[in-house]
Amino acid sequence: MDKPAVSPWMPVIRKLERRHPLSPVDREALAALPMTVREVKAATYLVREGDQPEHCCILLSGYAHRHKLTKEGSRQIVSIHMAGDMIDLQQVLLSRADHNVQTLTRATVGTVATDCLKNLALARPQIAEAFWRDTLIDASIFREWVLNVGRREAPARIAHLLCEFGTRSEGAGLSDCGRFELPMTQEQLADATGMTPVHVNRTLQYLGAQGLIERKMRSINVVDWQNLKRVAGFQDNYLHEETAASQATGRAPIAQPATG
Amino acid sequence: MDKPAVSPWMPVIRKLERRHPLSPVDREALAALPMTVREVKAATYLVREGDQPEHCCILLSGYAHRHKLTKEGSRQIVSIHMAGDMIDLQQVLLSRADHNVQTLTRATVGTVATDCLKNLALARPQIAEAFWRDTLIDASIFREWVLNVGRREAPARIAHLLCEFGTRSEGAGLSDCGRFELPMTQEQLADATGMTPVHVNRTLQYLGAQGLIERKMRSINVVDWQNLKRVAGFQDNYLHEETAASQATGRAPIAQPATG
DNA sequence: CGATAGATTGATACTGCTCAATATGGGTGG
DNA sequence: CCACCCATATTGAGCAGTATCAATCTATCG
Repeated sequence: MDKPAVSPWMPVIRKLERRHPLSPVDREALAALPMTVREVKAATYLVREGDQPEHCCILLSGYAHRHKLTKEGSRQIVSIHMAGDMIDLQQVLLSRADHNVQTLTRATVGTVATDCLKNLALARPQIAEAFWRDTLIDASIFREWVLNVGRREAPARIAHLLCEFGTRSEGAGLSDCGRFELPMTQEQLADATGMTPVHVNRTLQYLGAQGLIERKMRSINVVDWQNLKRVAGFQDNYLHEETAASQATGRAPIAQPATG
Repeated sequence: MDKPAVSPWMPVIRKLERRHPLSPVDREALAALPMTVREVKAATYLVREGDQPEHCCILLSGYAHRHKLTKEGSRQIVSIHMAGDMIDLQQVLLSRADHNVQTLTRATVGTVATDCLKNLALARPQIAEAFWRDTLIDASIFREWVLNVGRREAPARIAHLLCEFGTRSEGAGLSDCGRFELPMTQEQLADATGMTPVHVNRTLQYLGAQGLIERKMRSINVVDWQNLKRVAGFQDNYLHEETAASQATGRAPIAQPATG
């Protein structure tokens, strides 16, 4: 029983519990799963399209992005991940990866056998529920991205990305009083917003000129959250951060026996 | 025990089982859930953003689309649904809807209390797994839509939408030997592809001129699947229709006891 | 102090948008 | 059965937002 003082599972458990509390038993069952931890460089592939991995990656520190490629080779980043994200939960039930995941920064990555996760989910309904909820929220974020890329103009797209990243960093306890560093090059921003790098550059300058953000080197600082959100048309409901909180405050999504 | 000869749950069960077989017990447990069935007109809202519904809609016949709106009022359709789709599975765990669902055609809609579904999932791991898998595949489709809208040009976007719809219709047993009617106006196509209706019109004409599709009235006929797929850059892996089949043929996503 | 990835700038081209008019077709009431 | 109506589809002309291409500049690192 060589259990380390601080389980590497902590960021994951914290994230799952932000949405819905786990029982101590479930928490321990999760933390007891064997996990291999390793450090990887920036730009390391964690998943490749077509893979049939028997292990599931978990991001313990650092950042990563998930992307797909067209046949012509254009890249579209479809999500950004940070500490605590179970990048690969879908490998538990879908055998073949339909996308790539690559680190944005140096990162600490945990690896768990998909079997272990699946068996745990089968054995513990609350864990299964937590995993399912996690997937549902990911799906909600993808929907918002479809909207972002499909129906917003360049400044709003970039602004929205910044708002989402900022909000999620905050939620994950990774931001320093609203201040955060976006670990993405302009080319990556372009791939995340369906733009070109050149246009990203000009759009960032525009947002700067509007007094919404400040940039020095490769770090972006949000100066005026209020107006950045306005420009982005950002509403955080789709992140579903409220779920746990609303239950705690009795905001009553409590179901009634309303069936016939 | 007044069980109807053909349960309204059939299309749902068929869809879930396309991905992974259910045990007879699970099948019956699902079919035993109380469901209210009703007919609705085209353009009926089944879910509205901000709703906290205690019931979950299931599409038993007809078509529907899921969409989001920007603050300025632009619409982005993020998915299309057909018979057998559990439109609202996310309401089981996420209290507040972050999008709208509206019928495209007249439709038959089943309604089930979210509680019933949740309790069933808690009680029956295989059902929970089936629901989770359904959500994972939906998420995969959303990712593909981000790519479609973000990184493909107009003809490819439309072509891709047609390919996806055709493939899914086929899978759901709704298409008549490759022939199908797409129940969408050009305006709706525009909202699904991040384009304008005018440009959709021109793009459809272009695809027609290329000999890929034929149109009469409001129905589209794919003439040349091969080349339509090529233009679309369509690869069906993201639909994960293979999962059940690959397991049946022993394509071995069978996990080994590879943990330490 | 080069080497190199990334950022920035300018000039130009083009895809797709806007606006506005016209056509079509299917349904409806008289 | 016809005239009308409405939503939808189609067309044209001009414009706008982004893309493309090609330099140049700037950090950062060995």
